[in-house]
Amino acid sequence: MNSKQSHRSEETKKAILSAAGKLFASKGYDTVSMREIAKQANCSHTTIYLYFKDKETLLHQLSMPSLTHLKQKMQAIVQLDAKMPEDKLKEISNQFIHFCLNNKNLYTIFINVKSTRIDEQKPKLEINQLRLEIFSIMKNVLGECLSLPNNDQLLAYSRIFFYNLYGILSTYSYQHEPTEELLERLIPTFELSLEILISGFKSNLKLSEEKQ
Amino acid sequence: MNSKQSHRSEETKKAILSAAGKLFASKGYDTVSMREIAKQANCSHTTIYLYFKDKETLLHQLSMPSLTHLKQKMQAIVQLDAKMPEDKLKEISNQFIHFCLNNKNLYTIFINVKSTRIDEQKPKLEINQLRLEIFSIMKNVLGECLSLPNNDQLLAYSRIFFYNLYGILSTYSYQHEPTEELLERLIPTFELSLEILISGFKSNLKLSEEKQ
Amino acid sequence: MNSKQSHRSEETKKAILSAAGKLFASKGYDTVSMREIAKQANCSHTTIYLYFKDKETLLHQLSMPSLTHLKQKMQAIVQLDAKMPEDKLKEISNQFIHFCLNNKNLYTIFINVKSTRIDEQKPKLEINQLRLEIFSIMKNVLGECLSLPNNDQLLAYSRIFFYNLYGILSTYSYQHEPTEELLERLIPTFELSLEILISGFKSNLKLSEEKQ
Amino acid sequence: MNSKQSHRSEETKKAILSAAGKLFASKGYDTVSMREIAKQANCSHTTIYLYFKDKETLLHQLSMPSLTHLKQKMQAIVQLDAKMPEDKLKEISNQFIHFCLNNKNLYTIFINVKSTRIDEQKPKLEINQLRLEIFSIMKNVLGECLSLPNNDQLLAYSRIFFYNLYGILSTYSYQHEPTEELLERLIPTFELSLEILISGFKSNLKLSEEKQ
DNA sequence: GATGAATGAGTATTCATTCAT
DNA sequence: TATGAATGAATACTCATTCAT
Repeated sequence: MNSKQSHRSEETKKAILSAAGKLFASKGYDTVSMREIAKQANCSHTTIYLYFKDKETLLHQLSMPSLTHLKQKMQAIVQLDAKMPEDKLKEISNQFIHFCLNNKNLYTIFINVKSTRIDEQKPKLEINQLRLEIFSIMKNVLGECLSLPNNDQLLAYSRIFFYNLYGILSTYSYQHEPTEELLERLIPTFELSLEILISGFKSNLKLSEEKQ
Repeated sequence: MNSKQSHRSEETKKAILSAAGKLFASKGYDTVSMREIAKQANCSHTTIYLYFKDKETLLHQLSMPSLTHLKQKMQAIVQLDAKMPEDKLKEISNQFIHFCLNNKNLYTIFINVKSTRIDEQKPKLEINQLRLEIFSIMKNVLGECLSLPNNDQLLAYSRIFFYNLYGILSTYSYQHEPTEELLERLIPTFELSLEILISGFKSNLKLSEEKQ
Repeated sequence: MNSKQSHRSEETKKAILSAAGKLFASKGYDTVSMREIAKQANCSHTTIYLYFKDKETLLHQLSMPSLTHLKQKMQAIVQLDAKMPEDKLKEISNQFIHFCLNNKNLYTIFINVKSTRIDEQKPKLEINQLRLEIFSIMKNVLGECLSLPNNDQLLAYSRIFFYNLYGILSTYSYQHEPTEELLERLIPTFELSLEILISGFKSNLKLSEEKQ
Repeated sequence: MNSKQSHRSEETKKAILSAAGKLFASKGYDTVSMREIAKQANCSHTTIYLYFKDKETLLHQLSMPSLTHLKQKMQAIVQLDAKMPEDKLKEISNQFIHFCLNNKNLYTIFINVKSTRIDEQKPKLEINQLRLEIFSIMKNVLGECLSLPNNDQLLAYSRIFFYNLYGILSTYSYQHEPTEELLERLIPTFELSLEILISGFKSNLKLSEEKQ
């Protein structure tokens, strides 16, 4: 008796999340309207408010699980002792790129720290927390690669590392090409960029050691 | 007489472009309304439609001259024989970053190739042309730096070079911090990233030469 | 068994009434939503419709008992033989003011005879009945004060007496000040107004007697 | 050429004001929607925003002229030297009642001091100013009637005087009876109430003088 | 060449209410 | 008896655009 209803409810919620996910991803958070989402989810736009307090809340409920998932994947890779640091770095970066291209909407959230209003910023904080953690994971692996402790230099290097990733993403995430094809096309350049950065870091490191 | 009228008309058009330019730059394309532009340009909002079919068209017509200006500046730098290639690269990159942060709206156009509807894609093509030229300038200077001819390897390197720039831009262009402050904060990391990339390119180059 | 069920049902109904009463009183009829009432009453919002056709009906069913209570209180005061008529009048007026400020919503109902749609005006009639009874009680006490029989002159006087009360209420019932504070501030003026009215009535009475 | 357009514009503005006036008066500010007003005014709801920044602004632009008019009428009456103070008081009170019953919407504004948000309270302040001036006019005339200087006692008396007026208004302003009929019915009671209040004030004044 | 008037489509959100269970 | 799911209508307000002049 109850189960039928609650099943339906869950279906609706999923439909909404999936619709919102697709739309946000393809058109961007701001451009998508609640009515549009509702139409795509085959329900009334008021129904959305039954499940999500807000457009923003909807976006965040949409983001958190997949970001968490990404983080876990990354951590798993990091913990594989058999792997070389550079391979780990390559792989987690790959995961990151994959993820972002598959979740174009989230990627924007992920990068935009912007406009954090003071009041009721709880959900934003959670996301921010995740961002920092993911950033931290990559920074640590980069540290391993370069045998660098967690200092300012490592911080500067990982920022540059991230710029590279973001640059790739922001260049390609608006393309309408199917993600998998896109990735295939991207990967060689992307791997090359990793190698170049790492050797760049290494020479810069040597240089700065010599100076001291 | 005709000339007087057409002169006035030119003036109005310029006023609109200038107003739109300022507003788009400071507040972003989406946030600015046609009425706002009209007010700033000291004309009626309907007048805008006399000169520009669309808000979008206005944006595109607006982008062209300023991108052209940027291109010219870059070319001028390139032609200074006195300068070392690496310094040229640093300076034109600096120009580019400056320009993009000062024209946040254009930056998005510049990067987004997106959503090309079939009809009336002419202006988009023009912009694309400029993009390619600017990209080409940087590629050439990078070629000079690395003593590389215009081959696939240089292409790959310059893509990576661009990713770095885009990454910086996409990370910071949504921040509401005043541009000048932002730049001051950014420049050290930015210059560091250039050095790292260049030495990265160089080692990678050596490596690939050794392989052959 | 039936009794157990109907008992529970009674309880729910009471809970709803009590919740609605509190909320209407503190926030006003329009501002309170059915869901809010349901939450406060610990039931689903649909349950409310089991007992009350309408939000409006709920309000009316809610008004009756508390108005009845007010009436009973007033009657009790009237029947205290020890008290002087003027003191009785003062006290019942006080009760009335208290009640109305504490039930801002009911106060509006109480005063508004308005918009009587033809269908289903029964509850409104009941309220009207009560209004008249309360009005009648005050009129009678006023009659005692002035030693006037129940004639047209007394009717006119009591209308004026009521205007004074309504005037106070309509002036202050929209203020957001906490009721008790408000009352404290109001009472001196209110008591003064009673004295003035009564002596006004008395002189007017003398005057009209002289004329005859 | 211009005149035809500007004529049309003025017509539209008038239509909106008139529609809003009627609707606010009959149903109350909160209950009336912008779309409703637009329909009544035979224009699109967006057109309203061409002429009035806000629903609130619309209300205020609607109120100011008629309140100002009321004030002027009152002042004119006050300045008639031939009239006895009591007659002046009677007449300006009459004007006030007339006005309020004819502008049921404004009357509510006039009485409700409520919810003055800090930001952009300019229009409210103007109204408040007028309220105080009108109140002040009546207070002064009352002072003349009672030969009282402008002291606390006069203040208390005029408050009571106002309660009486408000009481009448709040009792009858929701009735759907046509205003003129209503007034005819009301006037005798209203005049009686004035007489009673004045003689009440006088005896109370004597009483308080004796005490000293 | 230029503009004021006007509008339809759109925004997020809230609410009282109904329906199926 | 009771309830979760669902919805249509409504809210104030904004915007790019068009039409008549």
